[in-house]
Amino acid sequence: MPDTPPSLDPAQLGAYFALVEVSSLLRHQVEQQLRDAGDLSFVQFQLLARLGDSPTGSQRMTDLADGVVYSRSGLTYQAGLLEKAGLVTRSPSADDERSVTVTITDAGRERLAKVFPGHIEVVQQLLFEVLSPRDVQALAALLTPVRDHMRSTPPRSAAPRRRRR
Amino acid sequence: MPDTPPSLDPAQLGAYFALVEVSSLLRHQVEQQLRDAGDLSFVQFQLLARLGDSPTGSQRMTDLADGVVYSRSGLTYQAGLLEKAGLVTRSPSADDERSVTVTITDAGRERLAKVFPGHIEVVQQLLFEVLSPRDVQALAALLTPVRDHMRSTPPRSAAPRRRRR
DNA sequence: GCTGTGCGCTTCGAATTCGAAGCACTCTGG
DNA sequence: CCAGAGTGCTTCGAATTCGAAGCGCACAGC
Repeated sequence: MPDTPPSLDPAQLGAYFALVEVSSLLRHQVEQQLRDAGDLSFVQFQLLARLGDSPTGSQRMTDLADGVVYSRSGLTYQAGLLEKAGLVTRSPSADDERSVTVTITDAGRERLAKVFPGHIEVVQQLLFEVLSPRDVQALAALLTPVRDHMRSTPPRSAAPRRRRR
Repeated sequence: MPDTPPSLDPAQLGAYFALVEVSSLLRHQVEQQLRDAGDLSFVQFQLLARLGDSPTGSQRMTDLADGVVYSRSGLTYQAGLLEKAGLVTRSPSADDERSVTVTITDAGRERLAKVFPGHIEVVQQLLFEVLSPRDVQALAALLTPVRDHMRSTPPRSAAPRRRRR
């Protein structure tokens, strides 16, 4: 007899679709705002934000790529753009000669500061306008374990490298 | 005195970041599965799913674009691909000569049926593995109003057309 | 120390994406 | 009925995205 076809009940479907829709709509609006306010794409913003959050202001390429869920080649491209714009610096890592350390510059922090208020405002209006503080707590409490679960399974955004012949 | 700088408390920030991360990770995995199982991109899957859900199996281009939060030109491209693959049909609308009606074909429904179980499985494992039925209810209850709120503000995914000179 | 495997990043080519502009049709007001 | 404005879609060009392949360093094991 066949496996039970994996299936989602209506509530699950509803939650799933709502999640997809909400994140698409949110991302779309946020893209707009970042573009207008500071000529940044969402990925670029995420990269700067992560670097700005980091105690050292630096991260390895790979860790950035995994952090924002981006392909490595895509990250190379974006890092190049950010570097050309002077928002970021790339330098070979001290300990591992293969690896590249990306560091946010003062200009990068300024840009971040410039777009941040508007960014927050958009998120505030779209997402938190209709959520009470308790709702927010609940949402975070629901999504955080999910994120951890998703992060735990395949740590790398890239598939395990195919075995060489 | 200056406006209160719009700001998010830590709980809000946490919820926001978790949402972004969860949807990125989920989408990434789902893309993989759809590609492997049925050679569909996520957008294409969404389009077929929406058409399949529709009572008539048809939708206008614009409504599809808004539904999946996609640019109109992007939708034209994707509709072209789906049509070339025989999963979808495009025809001028009866009532409005400008508009194009997209209809899912039997092959489209088959493709949908082919990838769906695996799709569900991925979502199940990544998203619902760690959520109790009550959690799912709560998540849907939180996100649905948010979606409605986001949908209500700017109905169109495209910015209002710039005034013609 | 040497060799083979694996990792970190970049380069390359192909596919996708978007906004601006263009075309055709619809609708409103005079 | 006609002009003007708006809507629906496509075309066009430029920018982004990804995976596959390539390069060099790191780190076993012998």
